[in-house]
Amino acid sequence: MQAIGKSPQEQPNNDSDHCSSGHEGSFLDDFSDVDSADDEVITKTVSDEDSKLAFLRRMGYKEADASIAITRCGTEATISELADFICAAQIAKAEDAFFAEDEKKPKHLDKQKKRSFLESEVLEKKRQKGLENGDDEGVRLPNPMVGFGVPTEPGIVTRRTLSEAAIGPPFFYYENVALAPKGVWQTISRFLYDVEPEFVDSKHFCAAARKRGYVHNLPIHNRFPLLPLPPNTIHEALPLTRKWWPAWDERTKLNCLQTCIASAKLTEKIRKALEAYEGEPPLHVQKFIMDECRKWNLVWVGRNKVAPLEADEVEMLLGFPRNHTRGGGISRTDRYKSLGNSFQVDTVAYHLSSLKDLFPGGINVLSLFSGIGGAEVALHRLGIRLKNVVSVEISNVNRSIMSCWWEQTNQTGNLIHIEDVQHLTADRLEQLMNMYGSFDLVVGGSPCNNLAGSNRHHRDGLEGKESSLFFDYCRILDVVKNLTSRYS
DNA sequence: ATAATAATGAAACTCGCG
DNA sequence: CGCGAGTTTCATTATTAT
Repeated sequence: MQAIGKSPQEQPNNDSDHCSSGHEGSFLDDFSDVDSADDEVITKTVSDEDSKLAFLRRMGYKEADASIAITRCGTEATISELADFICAAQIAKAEDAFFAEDEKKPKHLDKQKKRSFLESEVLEKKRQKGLENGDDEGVRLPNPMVGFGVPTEPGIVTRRTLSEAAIGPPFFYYENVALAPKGVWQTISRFLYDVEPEFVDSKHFCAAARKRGYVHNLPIHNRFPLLPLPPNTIHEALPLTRKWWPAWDERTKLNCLQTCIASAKLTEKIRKALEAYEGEPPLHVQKFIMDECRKWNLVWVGRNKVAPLEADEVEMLLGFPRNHTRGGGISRTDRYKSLGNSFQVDTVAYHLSSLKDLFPGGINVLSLFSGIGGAEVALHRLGIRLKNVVSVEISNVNRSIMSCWWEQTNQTGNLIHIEDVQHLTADRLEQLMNMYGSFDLVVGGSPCNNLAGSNRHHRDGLEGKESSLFFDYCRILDVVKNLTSRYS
């Protein structure tokens, strides 16, 4: 409860108004010497500034505090930097109050002191940001990316100490892309009780890569994989491609399965390029083709013929049952999209497997950003009974996919749909918990739209339009945690 | 209207070398 | 250690087809 406890909602209470009114002038005065004062930059970032302001407001900060932070840190500052600044300002405020009562300093000296304190805070942040390949505090990706262990290498780490605030109930499991912009995982970790993320590449579970970070408070000893083990190489997963696979294509694993597939134009271009030669093409042609094959996950389906994966194949590689996303009115395009946004079931199941012994009678699940139900499928395949599942998912085709699966697997529990996480208020949560009992697991991966490397247009980090829903995950988890501790 | 198609780089990582 | 080359990435938007 550290991170959240320190956070917005409860924080500004103590000393918010003398923060805003009293010293506003001095903050504004200081602005002149902050960084660049380019006219262009300022006009260009006005809307950006507005959105950040709105965002900080949504996080629960007072408008005045948020406004000061933006003015002081500059419009280039990230949300997390701004949040840090507000915290620092409040600490400084408290210290000021302390000193003011303790010793009787002249007022201007007080100001001076605070200014330098805040200055150093800002400089510290800038310094951390400036350090490219970070050092001490930076979250580093493990190499190989196997987290606390994978089935082939179990028990890399068997013990870890969680902060008091992180320990359940409920258990929680949060997921997002590992290769997010810098600073994102620090923020995610800080908001989730400072739990160290477990970074895992699903290529250690199946035939396709999927680099993801998982923040959870689950036990990490005695995990076990789903059986049967899924195909581990491209050849095992797609045996028909072997016949056409050229020796100079040395791939054994596919790259990350995404939401879009290659164009027909590209596969035709590759075919034409190959048909110009008998036998092996020259190296520069091989290079071109391999680059495209890796970029678009193309596989060999005939002589000189490559093709993108079929949706069925993506489904299988991600560990979903056959036809899980097929039919029911979903378009082919949307099917790729839903699959591309989903969990790799075997990976997630391995992490969740430690729950099986703990809940022999089944569990209640709060599933946020459920998508096509990767978490539910994983739990089901682990043989963990789903008693009550409250599933929050904005897309109606995804909700319908989940409903169909629920029916087809003859679930004995209840499935409750909610459309929007933003409508899942504390009152509604209390109501649900009174009706169905407390939640044993809060699971979900919030939108990666604004974090993912493939996004050319709006890769603007956690404060992005969709990715900021991460903070709703935090909010909801916090409410569930508080309600749970109250009733047990 | 809805669905399919195609065009659109950059940030941040890894690795090897001097 | 720093540097540069090489590699990977849960996508958005505009346009065309159905």
